[in-house]
This record gives sequence, structure tokens and C-alpha cells, in this order.
Amino acid sequence: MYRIRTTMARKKEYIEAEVIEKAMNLFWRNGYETTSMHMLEKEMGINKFSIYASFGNKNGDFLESIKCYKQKLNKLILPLKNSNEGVAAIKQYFYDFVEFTKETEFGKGCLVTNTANEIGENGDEKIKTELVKFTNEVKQVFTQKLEQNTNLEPLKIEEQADFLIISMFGLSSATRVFSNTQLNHYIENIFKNI
Amino acid sequence: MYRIRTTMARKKEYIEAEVIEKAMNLFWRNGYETTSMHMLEKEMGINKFSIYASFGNKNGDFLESIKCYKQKLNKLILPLKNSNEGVAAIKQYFYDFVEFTKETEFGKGCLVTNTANEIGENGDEKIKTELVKFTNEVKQVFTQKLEQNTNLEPLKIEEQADFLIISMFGLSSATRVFSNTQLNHYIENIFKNI
DNA sequence: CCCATAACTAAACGATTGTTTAGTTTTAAA
DNA sequence: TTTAAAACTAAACAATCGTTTAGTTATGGG
Repeated sequence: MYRIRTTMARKKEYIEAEVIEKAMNLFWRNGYETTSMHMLEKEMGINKFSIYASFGNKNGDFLESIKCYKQKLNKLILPLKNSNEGVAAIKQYFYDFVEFTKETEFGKGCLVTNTANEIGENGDEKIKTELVKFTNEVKQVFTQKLEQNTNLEPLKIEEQADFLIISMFGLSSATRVFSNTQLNHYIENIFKNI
Repeated sequence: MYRIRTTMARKKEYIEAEVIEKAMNLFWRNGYETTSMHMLEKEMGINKFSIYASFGNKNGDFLESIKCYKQKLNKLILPLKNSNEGVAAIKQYFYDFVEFTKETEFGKGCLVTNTANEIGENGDEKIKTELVKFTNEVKQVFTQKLEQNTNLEPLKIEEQADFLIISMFGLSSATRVFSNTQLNHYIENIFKNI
């Protein structure tokens, strides 16, 4: 005969939101495969056991890192959503994003884009779904801004949204390789005639 | 006291150029890290020992694969070099490249770009050097074509070459994720006002 | 026909991967 | 104070990584 225990027993010595942000930064810098559980232990400052207790496994740890990344990126996305300056706001977002990825001379890219580049056909389905969802969300925001420039027909808006989301995808990767000057040339040319 | 032997002893049962092309295709599809020696054995059709005998190690095998990839890509680069149609030839190269990467619905990207996306700060120096060299070579060709449109000032040519090489870099990654229609919209917009 | 040698097969190497498990410590309700 | 449960530490797990090595087979000049 058991009685239900409502005790908390021992307290957690870490805050999940805090350690997952550290994990996120490690994944962002290193990618999924290259980041080992041992590295996560050190970076997150907790034992493997605790990682598994809190997030299930490496994959769960990563999925939670993506959520954290999205929140961080929202600091750039929300101003874009709320702006009514149309394409000019998108251009600003491009520049903000480059700043967002910069650590030293070269950037870390975008965690989502980095993962999309790394993952293959046999990659985890949950992760792949998350990547597609993210891309569609951003494209949706671009579309809204393009619609603010009322002189555009719907078909052209769709085409330009494709152009912009792929340009953004490319920019994310490019921050890891190209210099600030080159990235500026890139962005300026994208928006030169849009 | 030794005498010099000029005998061939046993013959190789494979042609290095042939097996390295198979390795190249595997690296192209899967990336460097995800491709294991075991997979290379099966794909190349030869024993690990033979891979090490011919190419030193996994890294050597990969570097040789990049050489092989460059040769394959030359089928697209050479017509571009020899053309005198300026920007129009570059645009054609973009479309040719998409075709070049297509296997089924989505593309494999560019082996060089895939590697650039995968590799981190601690990546092999020989590989990183090879990637930079390749990028500079392509940019140089773009610059030549831009110079054929004589109405452009040198400074603008440099800026547009940056724009185009990053656009190409982005396109390479994008073939792995976006549909043909979206890629077409992307390319059309790149060259709309250049 | 020898036989030195290169190319083969297959097993084993140590290191590292992600994950689990056994044992100890801390917690707070009873 | 006792005690069940949660959170910790640390060791071990099987699997796989890239690489090496021991032993066998095939080659062709002497």
C-alpha cells in the first residue's frame, strides 16, 4: 500500500533555461555532430545525467536549443513585424542579422541554417520539421512587408519573397566565410532594385 | 648488399581515378564527417587498406575528391570562361549549376560550399585553403565576365563580383532545400537589374 | 621455378561516441 | 528524526570512429 508523496526531494542546482542557452551557443558555434556530450557537459556546467534527466537525450537538448535560438532571434523579428516601412524594414533586418551573427571577424551564421546545411536525407525528422517551419515563418513576414509596398501584384510578391528568403538563407551561410565589406556589397545589391 | 628490384609485384585491382570519383560522390551527398571509412570502403569497392595505401588517410581521400570535383565542375566553368556574353553567361552558369547539383527533387549543393558550411574554426588547414582558393577562382571568372560589360566602373565591378560570388555561395546551399521554382525566382531576381 | 615485393583480407587497435546504471547526497513531508 | 524520492557523481556500457598491423595472395624479373 503506497501513499502519494508530494515532496520535492532534492532541489535542482541549475536553471534549465540558463543551461540550454549555453548549449545553444555551443551548437551554434560547432554544429550538431561536432558537439559531443562531453563538450555539452563542460559548457552547460552540469553532469551528463542531468542533461538526460532534463532534455531526454542529445537530440532533445538540441531541439530545446533551437527553441531558445528562436526566442533570441525574435528580438530582430518582432521589430520587423511591427514596422510599416515595407522593403526598407527587410533590408534593415538583413543588416541586423549580420550584426546578430558576428562574434569576431567572421560570423556564426544562423543556427537553423547551419543545421539545414549540415543535415542530410537521413537526418532526424523532428529537426527537419522545425527547420522548414522556421523558414516558412520568416518568409511569411517578408511577404507581409512586401505587401506594404502596394504597387506590387500578388504573383510578383510571391516571387520576391522566394528571392528574399533564399537570399537570407545565403546570407546566413555567408557570414561564416565572407568579410563585412563583402556582405555589405551583397546586401546593397539585393535591395538595389527591389 | 641489396639489388634494386624493378618488379611490379602484384597489380592493383582498381583504378584510383575511378574509385576517387565514387568517394567524391559519397562526400558530396553526405558531407565529410558523416561519411565513415566503412561507407567509403563499400562505395569505393576497395578495402580500407587500399584506401590508406592510395590516399594516406580519410583527409587525403577527401582532398583528392575535391580535385575530382573541380574537374567535374570545369565542364561548366570552361564554357563560362570562353564566353564573351558577359553577365548573360554568368546567369547561364547559375542555371547550369542548379542542373549540375540535381539528383532527384532536391540538389546535393556544391561539394566545396557544403564543406565550407560544415567546417569549423578547428577544421583542417589544407581543406580550408582549398576552399578559399576555389572561391577566389570563381570570383575571378565572374570579374572577367563583368568586365566584358564595358559600361561598368572598376569599383562597381568589384562590388558586383562580391554580390555574385555570395549569391552563388547561397545558391549552392539553397539547392539542397528549396524547390526548382523557388530557385528560378531567386536567379531571375539576382540578374534582373545587373 | 624461385622469391622479393606490392596488393590484398581481415582482425585488432585505442579513442571517442551517445547512453545507461549503480551508488551517494540532499531535500522536505511525515 | 525518519524516510522515500529526486538530483547528484562517477563509472561502465556497447557501438562506432579513423587507423594500423599481422598474415595471405598474386605478380613477374632473375
